[in-house]
Amino acid sequence: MSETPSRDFIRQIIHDDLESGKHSEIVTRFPPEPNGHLHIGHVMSICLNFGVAAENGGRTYLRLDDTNPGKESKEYVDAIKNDVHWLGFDWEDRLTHASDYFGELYESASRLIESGGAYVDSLSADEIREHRGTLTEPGRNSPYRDRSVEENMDLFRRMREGEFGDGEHVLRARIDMSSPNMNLRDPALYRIRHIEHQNAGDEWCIYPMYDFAHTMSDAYEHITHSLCTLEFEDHRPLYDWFLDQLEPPHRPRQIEFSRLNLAYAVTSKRKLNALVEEGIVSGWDDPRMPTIAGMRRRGYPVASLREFVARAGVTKKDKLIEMGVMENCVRETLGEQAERRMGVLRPLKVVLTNYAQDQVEMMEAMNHPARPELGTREMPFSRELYIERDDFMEDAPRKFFRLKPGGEVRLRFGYIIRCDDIVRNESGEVVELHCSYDPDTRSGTGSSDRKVKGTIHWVSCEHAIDASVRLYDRLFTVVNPNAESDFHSVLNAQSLETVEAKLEPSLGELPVGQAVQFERLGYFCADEKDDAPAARVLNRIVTLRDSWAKLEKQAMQEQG
RNA sequence: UGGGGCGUAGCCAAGUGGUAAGGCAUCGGGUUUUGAUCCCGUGUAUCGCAGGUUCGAAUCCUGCCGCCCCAGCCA
Repeated sequence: MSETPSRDFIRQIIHDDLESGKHSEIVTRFPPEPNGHLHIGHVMSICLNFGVAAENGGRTYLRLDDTNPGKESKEYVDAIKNDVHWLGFDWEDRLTHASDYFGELYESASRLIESGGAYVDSLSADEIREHRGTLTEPGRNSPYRDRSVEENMDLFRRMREGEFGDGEHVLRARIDMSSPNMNLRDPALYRIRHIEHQNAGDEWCIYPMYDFAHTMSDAYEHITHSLCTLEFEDHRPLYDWFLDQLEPPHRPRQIEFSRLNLAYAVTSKRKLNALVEEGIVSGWDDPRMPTIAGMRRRGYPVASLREFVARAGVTKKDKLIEMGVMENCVRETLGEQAERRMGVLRPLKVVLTNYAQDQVEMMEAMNHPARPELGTREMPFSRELYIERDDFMEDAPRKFFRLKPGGEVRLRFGYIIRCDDIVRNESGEVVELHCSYDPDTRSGTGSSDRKVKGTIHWVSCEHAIDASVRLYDRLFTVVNPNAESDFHSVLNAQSLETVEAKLEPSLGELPVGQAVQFERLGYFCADEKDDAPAARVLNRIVTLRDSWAKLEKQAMQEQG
């Protein structure tokens, strides 16, 4: 009866550590650098770090890894806090910065110097690179590698005092220039940067490097499990080296897992930034962006994002997850939550020739077919309506059970109508349909149980409200744009289409932040930036599954 | 051609010597006033390949192949 849920390897390690008594409390951290916006890959890390701690009654720090001033800024810090919060995670009083520990870090570095574990190098950056060797050749020791402890201490102190210019000296760990692991070839620990820091101000002109700052910050915060992505795997020997040398009272353990890649999307900071800078998208929060801000603005519910990363799993295998998995997660949560409405994206006018000129009937429509407690609303029905252009086809195949010449279709929550005439413009395009309705088929009256195969959505012309609706598609045309040398060649030119839609009147009050389903079309929400009461702007979050579109596509392919 | 990591169905993923879970997708079928939802059913997976150990291997051993990461005073 007690089926043991299969745990991912990290949760298994944590479970074992708790059971063996190695740890009595789990402490994790999510450590983004505030130099860019968070994206879907970070969602994975956030859910893992906060999730694993919460599941075990532990704690999680939100730590801004701000050791490289000049690249980092307060705006990013604020955006990151906002994003993590939106995802539903609470760091309580555990918002920290690597820069909060600059003092401790300086002390730790000094101790390292005293014990001979670090030295001040005065080679230039280029010279250091030359000395580093290559993947297959060992590096060479710097001529400054054997300075005395006293000299190193003096130099390091003076570096801090601001006596030297940027790049004049650097503090390096003294490990092994011939190590096959490049990270162990005397990595830099501190560099001189006469630049203001977004959090520490102008207190410092030397700043610690990632490996040192990150390891020690983990130790200072008593992090038990330091979870990071695979590319840091060969940094772990260095991580452990710092801990061995400095022997902090709490010893964290670094564990690596694979990043989550989303098909048809890029997540590298450089590429995301280029999309914004080059104006290919409207900003970091463009609804096509895989950033948290973008997905939020697009209308993806938090629950769907969490479900998505849960489905992706935690392993060490590189993964490229299909866009469909994300979309299905969104459909699942919205399908249950979102109220139903009607909207016509590409309107085609229909005149009901046998319907009284100024008659208006109020049709009762369910807000959710599976949740009657969500109630109903009324939709005005009149002689002139809009239907979806796609719901009419002149030369329809037999499988097309929507409106066709002489054919019948049910108007959802309305009447059954028959298409009698087609009105065309000078160039022959269909601009209007003349139809007749069957008065005995009013929805819900039960006066006629006549059935027709198709049901389509509609909106009353006179009562409809106008809206610009943005239809989004993937930003790239290839499944893994990350692998492309130049992503510009694989951009999807059709990733955004804006249509002027006609919506049922109740949509005039749709609040920003609330998603609705347009029946038969998909899920939509008001755009948090561009929507205005007088000029509604909606985003299509995701389409509904569309088996007709699939059939059409197959038919097209069969025809060649 | 140095080091580290990874290879189970289209995409994820369990499995840790006893004869391949599950999810998503796919493909059938049923219900349906959303071609949605829902419900049923559906997979010859050479467990990267080749050897070996064993009564028995996805699991252990050896060799090979493929993919990813590392030569920032970035993180």
